[in-house]
Amino acid sequence: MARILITSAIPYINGIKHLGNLVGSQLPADLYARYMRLQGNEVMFICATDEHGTPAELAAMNAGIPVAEYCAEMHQVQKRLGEGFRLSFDHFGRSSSGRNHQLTQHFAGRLADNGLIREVAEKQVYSKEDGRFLPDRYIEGTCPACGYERARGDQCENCTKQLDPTDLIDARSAVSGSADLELRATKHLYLKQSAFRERLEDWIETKFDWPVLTTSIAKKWLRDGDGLQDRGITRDLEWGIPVKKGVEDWPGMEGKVFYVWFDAPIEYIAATAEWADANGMPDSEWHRWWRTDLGADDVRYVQFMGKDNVPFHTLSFPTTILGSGEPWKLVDYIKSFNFLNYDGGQFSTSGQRGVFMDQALEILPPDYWRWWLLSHAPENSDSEFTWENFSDCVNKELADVLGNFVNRVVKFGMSKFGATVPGGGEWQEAEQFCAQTISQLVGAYSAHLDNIEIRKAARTLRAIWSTGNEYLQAAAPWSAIKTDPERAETIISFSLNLINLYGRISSPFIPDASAAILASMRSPSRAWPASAAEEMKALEPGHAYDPPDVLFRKISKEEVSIWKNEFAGGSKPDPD
RNA sequence: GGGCCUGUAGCUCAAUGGUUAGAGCAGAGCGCUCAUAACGCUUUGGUUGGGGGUUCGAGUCCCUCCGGGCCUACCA
Repeated sequence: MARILITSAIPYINGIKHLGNLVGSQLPADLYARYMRLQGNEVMFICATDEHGTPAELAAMNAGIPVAEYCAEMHQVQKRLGEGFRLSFDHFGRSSSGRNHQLTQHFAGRLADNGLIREVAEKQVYSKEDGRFLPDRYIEGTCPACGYERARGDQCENCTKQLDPTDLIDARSAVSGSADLELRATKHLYLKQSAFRERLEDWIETKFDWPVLTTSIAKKWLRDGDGLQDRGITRDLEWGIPVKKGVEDWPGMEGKVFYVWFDAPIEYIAATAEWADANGMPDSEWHRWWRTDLGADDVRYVQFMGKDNVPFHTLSFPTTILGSGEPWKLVDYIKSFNFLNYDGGQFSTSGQRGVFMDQALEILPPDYWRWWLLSHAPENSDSEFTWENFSDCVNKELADVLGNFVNRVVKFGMSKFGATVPGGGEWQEAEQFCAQTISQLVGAYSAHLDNIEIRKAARTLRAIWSTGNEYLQAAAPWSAIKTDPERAETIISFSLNLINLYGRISSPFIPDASAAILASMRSPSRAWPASAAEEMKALEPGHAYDPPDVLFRKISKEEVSIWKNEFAGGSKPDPD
């Protein structure tokens, strides 16, 4: 038994996430957590909401409520949606928690003590009407290169030219539209990532088994131009973690908060502490996951995230961890994902284009989405959601291959032998062959899951389901029952055990259907099968079961056409 | 501009430099009748984006061109 620490990139508090966000971190992390638990490992699966930063403040302002209140509400919404998708977090924390305040300030203090923080005086755009400093992309104006009138302060979307906010003609606040802007002096703390360039590079170089996506992004940042740059870790905002050196004030930094990307990864640790607090446990319980001097030396730590988060997890956060000089657990494996597109374009939050987590659950149960999203996880390149592909996969793979197999076996068994597993005789060639095939496939499935090769695992699981139909067709109990009832008993007994096995191994992908199968089979165990062949005899003759309802309904062509239209969204471009 | 990823059957995707490039879906044919008209078997379908090169051998490595995507450090 191993100990596995799993974190999913923490979703930003600003609004409900779309299916692309879901499949980029939380869902695959859940798949892995569920599998590792089934294997009998001790798992700590952590996620949280990422609550700080300018967009949160603006969203609260638009909603007309205080930002703390806004975040508390949205946290509850995201938590409920996570539960709706059966994300099995051990704790779903908040980056605004007291624990994270404490830890973030602690890390900053340690980094300062170790000479890894420097102060930088700079000038930034301040909007008098908004009463706030504006990040570059929140300043709009006319592009000096192409004349596009809605260019942003960091880049012109029209001609892709990199810009500085001062380059813009007729610059104005993207928040209020006010042109009353000025360059105002301010001071910020920078994390000296550059001091860790070599050490990080040596570390990344040893990770030959990480996805190319992860290492290539990290190397690009390490080697591009003058190499890894120092990064500002404070902001002039109201909402956030006040800048402190441990528990001490930080002279000159009054009124400032830490940058969201400094405190967000620390929340992985803080959320584990929140978990201990919520369960009335002492600190030693979360220390044993995070402190290698306090029991975490045998922990394997795996992170899941979209590609946009890779630099922070391969460079900034490791600098924070290593720079602290304390024995915190460093990540062992980073699984990163490309993006999911929607029907020929991008998902768009502002344009409401695509399917969002709340909408998805309103129209279909979570297993349907989990199955499609995971079996199409954008592991090697961006992938694309289309309603046709989605409904084809659900109808064929879930309803026909798996659902119908369960249904045909149970209906036949019920009508001939009642709601108990029949006896029958010895296995014949068909059973031997099927058991052997299943055994091989389960081995391959397990190996894919160990390696976090999600699409391959899904494909293999599908083959395992399909093997049941092949077996049943060859064994043909509906013929045997007429001449050799005992033979029919053997076949149904074997098939019911196959169903039971499916319930056991499918749960990482489709937890609800798996639970329904296991409940109806009154399955004696939920653990991962030690031997697939032995497993085929787990339900003994005379074992009673309850016929399950139809596991998956089909999606009609009419629904596809309705939904396709409903979720097409407007034409508004997405600033995200 | 720079970097990385990507382009394989109508669609979604596989193929440590090594037989004749494979699966699933869709299409076609046959079979079966237990089942959500479900299942099984067989089968059609390819100049691996174009061109050049290295090699005994290239989907795979190199160069170049074309298309798609992401990142490019003050969104997160």
